[in-house]
Order: sequence, then structure tokens, then C-alpha cells
Amino acid sequence: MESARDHILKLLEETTGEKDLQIEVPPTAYLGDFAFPSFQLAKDKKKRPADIAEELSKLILPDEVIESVSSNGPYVNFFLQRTTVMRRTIKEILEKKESFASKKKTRHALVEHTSINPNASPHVGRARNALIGDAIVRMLRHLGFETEVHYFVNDIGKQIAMLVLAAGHKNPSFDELLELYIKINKDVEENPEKEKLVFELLSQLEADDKEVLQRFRKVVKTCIDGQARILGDLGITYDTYDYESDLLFDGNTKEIIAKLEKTGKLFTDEENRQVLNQEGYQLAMKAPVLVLTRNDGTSLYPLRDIAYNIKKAALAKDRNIIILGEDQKLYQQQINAALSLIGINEPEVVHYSFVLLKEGKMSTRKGNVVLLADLMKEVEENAMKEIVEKQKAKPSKQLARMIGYGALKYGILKISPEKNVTFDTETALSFEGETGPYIQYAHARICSILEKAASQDEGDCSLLTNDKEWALIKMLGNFPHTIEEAARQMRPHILANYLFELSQRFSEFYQECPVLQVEGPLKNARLQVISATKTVLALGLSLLGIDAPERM
RNA sequence: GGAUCCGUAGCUCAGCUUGGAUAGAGCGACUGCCUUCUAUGAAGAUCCGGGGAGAGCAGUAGGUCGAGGGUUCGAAUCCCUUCGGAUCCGCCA
Repeated sequence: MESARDHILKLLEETTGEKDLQIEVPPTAYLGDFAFPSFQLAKDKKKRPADIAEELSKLILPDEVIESVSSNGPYVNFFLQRTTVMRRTIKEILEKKESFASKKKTRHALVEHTSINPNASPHVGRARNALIGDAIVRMLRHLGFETEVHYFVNDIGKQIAMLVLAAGHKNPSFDELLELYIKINKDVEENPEKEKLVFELLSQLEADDKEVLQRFRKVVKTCIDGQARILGDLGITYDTYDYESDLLFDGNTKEIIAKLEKTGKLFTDEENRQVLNQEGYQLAMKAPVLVLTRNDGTSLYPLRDIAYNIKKAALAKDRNIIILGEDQKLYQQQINAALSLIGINEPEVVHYSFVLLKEGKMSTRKGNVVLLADLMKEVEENAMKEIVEKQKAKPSKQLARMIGYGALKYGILKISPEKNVTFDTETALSFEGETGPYIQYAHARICSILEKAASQDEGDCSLLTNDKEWALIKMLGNFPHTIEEAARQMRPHILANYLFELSQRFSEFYQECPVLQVEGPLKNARLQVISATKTVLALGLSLLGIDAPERM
């Protein structure tokens, strides 16, 4: 169904003959529900903005959706026909339920996210990648994208080789890996001769030594299984794990070299390595080159990465998305430049900044990290304590997880990706203010009201005359536009912020508009309002990967 | 040294991509409401005064939008300079 927003845009475009006009929400409600600023139009037509606005306000006639149109200086202000819009919005949400604002599956997307080095238990900084990626996946799926999720496993690096060395022929558990990893890093740093052993392992691997390969595979498997279990507990899953080692002897790398050779940008350096000249791509480097092979012709990581990107580009039909830390920015530009050279579409990249600790940066190598698994445990325990204290719901591990993980996820997702986050446990554990549990709580309150209410008959929306009711329903009507924007920009925090605001609108509404204490058609109408609100809250939370408990 | 991102209330952040009406939230502070618990005062009370609590609501205080310049009828938003923080700048992956 056409939203009020689209309806106004259509009328404006018909009236002015212009396209791609923008409308906005006025700063205060008494100015209207939507507004059209006429500055741009005035510039094009060389008229005074106020004149245009006045003219338009007379040309656009009220209809079943628009109650009145007026001009205020350079703005055309639209007041909606509240009853109609409220009735339509509520009807649509109640009919479509969790498929509200969804679209038919007609498009396809590939999203690569997380892709943590398989060396240890993930820390909260890495979690940011997974959470952002997962939310984008969920939003895309809702918006009609058949979406496949990929995880790239860097299983043949020096870091893994060190871990293999440290593990020896033993079979360390996932929990032991972190300690081993820290120890071996220190060890190698202090004893340079150990480094030789590391490189020896790597060259054995590349020489296709089956026994060494097995040792690598075993450690990597322990690691990936452990990481997948933790992320799986958070509800984050992957369709495909792509192993870098599979690209090692892949003939594709040879083909890529051949293709690049034809561009004339590839040269062999004094050490007999294949190097790509990247001048002319405005890369902020002292020497814009990308080294692709060793002198023995074996591939270096960038070449394998290009091969991987080509693979993904072939799979991704409409959108090809990757989530990367800000440290990968320049490197990804290099990869993109190489891709464009051989006519491959580059992926859409979301870069996020790091999570810092009060004490400084996190480094798995040095061991100064907050492990995701530890934090998950802590928020769960914290939530359990709250539940027991409040005694409003039956305490259960499941509920404590819903609330605790909700707090954790929301705390990270509400911040725009390019912002540095200084992580502070106390804030992450808080359930007050702009937090996941606040939103979950609004949802749970609605559930218990609906449970107490007997009748669910058709209500009469013309009885909804309170401004808070209108503000709440208008907010519900903004949901489709919000997730479109969040998915288009690949910025889940837009949805997170929306849900908080929606919860606020609900609380304000409930403060002024009793539901159970009124009777008859008004009661039914209000029950429908909160029922629709519940649907949107639960749906929105689910798109962020957050559960919406019915009691808490 | 070069490049990119960030800098908005005491603290944490939206708003910036697409310039536009009085720059918005949350936390913390103060005030009130609501809900709830409670010792106690008088025989007692659904009332009054006291105390506590809160995933509830509101009001108040809190701003040179890091600084300086420019473009524009109009700048938190665009451009330049500058300061502070983060990140990166061939033989790691």
C-alpha cells in the first residue's frame, strides 16, 4: 500500500513536473506532518521560495489522505487526514504482521562478514564486524534479497603457522588456544630462531606436505568450530566458509596473473616477483604497488584475495557486500583497483572503526582483550540478577540470554560504524536509557496488556484523537522507509535509533492513554494500536538479531 | 611526512551522504508525577505527615556543533587551513 509519504511525493511531482523531490518532517508537530522545502525549486524556476510554497499549497488539494496544505514561508506544510492514515497503517501492520514492509524475493545479495583469523576466541572488537554484518543480512532478507553469507577463513598465514607450532602434535582445546597464541607470540619475539620454524611449516604446507596440512586443518577446525559456537549463541550464522588454502594451488591465480599481464601494469621486480603497478589510482602510498607472488611463483595473500573477490563477484547478482575494519581501507582500495583493471565489479564495503578499551587498544597477540565469550557470560548473569530482583517473569537461562545479549548487541549496533567506541563494561551492562532492554521492555509491556484484554474486535480509529496516539502511529508508518534507508546505506544504527524512538513514543502514549481502563470501541482501537506497535517492535528487533521476550 | 575517518551538553551519542524552520536523545544532576514497598505517629483508616525503591512519565539546568576562514539569501552539514584522537602508507595476512 502507498504510504502517506509516497502519496505526498507523488502529488508534488505531478504538480511541479519535477522528479526526485525530497520531503521532510517538520521540527515541531504543529507545523505539520510532512513538509516540502521549496528552495531548490525556487532556484531552478528563479522565483521566490515563499511564492512557490504559497502557489503549491493552493494547487495541491486535500484528499482522503491529506487534510490540509498550507504554506509557511518557504515551506509547504502537509497535515494528514489522521483517521484515514491511522486506519490504513494499523490495518496494514495487523494484516501483514512480521512480513510488514517486506518485499518479494526478486533480488540476490552476497555478504561476507566476520572473517576472523582462526587463531583464538574473538574479542568484542571483532564482534562489531559480525553484528553489523548479521544485521545487514537480516535487513536485506526482509527486503527481498536472497542472501548468502560467507566467512573467509585465513587458514594459511603466519599467525596460524605459529599456532600450529605451539600446538605441536597435541590437540589443544579451543579455550587453550588463546593462551598458546599469546605465549608463542612472545616466544617468537624473544627467540628469532623460532621464527625460522614457523616459516619452515609454511613452506612445507605450500609444498603440499599432507601431514603438515593435516596439522593446520586440525587447529583451524578447532578454532572455527569454537568461533562459530560463540557467534551461533548470538544467533549469527553463515552459509559458507571459504578457505584461503583452497585458493593456494587454484589455477585461477595463474589466470589472474595472465589477465593482469595483458594490461601492461604487471612487472617482475628485481627479486623476480610479480608486482602490480597501481599508479594512477590515487592510492595514498609512497609506492603504489601490490606484490602478488613470491620469487618462486607461489601466490601472496593479495593475489589469493583477488581470486576470492572474483569468485564472490560472480556469485553476487545484485549486491556484493563486505564488512571490514578501518585498517583495511587502503588495502581494499588496492584490491578494488586491481579488480577494476580486469573488469570485475568491486564490492560495496562497510568500514567500521575499532572498539577501544579505556586502557587503550585491544590486541589478541598481547592478550589485553575483552573476550566476547566472557562479556556474553557477564551480561547474561547481570540480566539474571535483574530478573530475579524484579520478579515479573519466571527466571530462566533463556530469558536472561535474550535480555543480556539484547543489551550487548544493541549497545554495539546503535553506534554508527565509523565511530570509535570506547568500550566500558558498565555501560554495556546497563539496561536503562537507550538500550536493548528498554525496547524489549516496551514490547513485553504490550504483550501483558494484550494478554489481559479479552476482546480484539475491530476498533474505531476515529476515536483516536490524542496527539500521542497520532505520534505513535506516524512513527509506525515510518518503519518501511527506515529499513530501506538502513539497508541501502548499510548502517544498522539507523534502525536501532528508530526502535528506541518508537519505544519512547509508545511509553508516552501509554502514559496518557489508558487501554485497559477504557471501554468499548475506544478500547478496541487502542488495543489495535498497541498490537501494531508490538509487531513493529518485535520485527525491528529481529532485524537486528535481538529477541523480543513476551515477559521480562 | 602523506592519506582517510572521527571531534556536537559534564559523560555517551543522533543529525552531516541530499545545506533550510527554535541543533535533538540517553546517562548523570535537580524538581514533580506515576507505580510499588515500608518502619512508624494517633483506636483505626482506602485519608494525612515520614522513609525507600524503580528495565515507567514529565519539567528544569546544561551548547563558541574542536578552532579559524571561505562559498551561500542561509552552514553542525559543502570547501580551505589548523588543533586533537583513531587508522593506514610493497616483501604480514
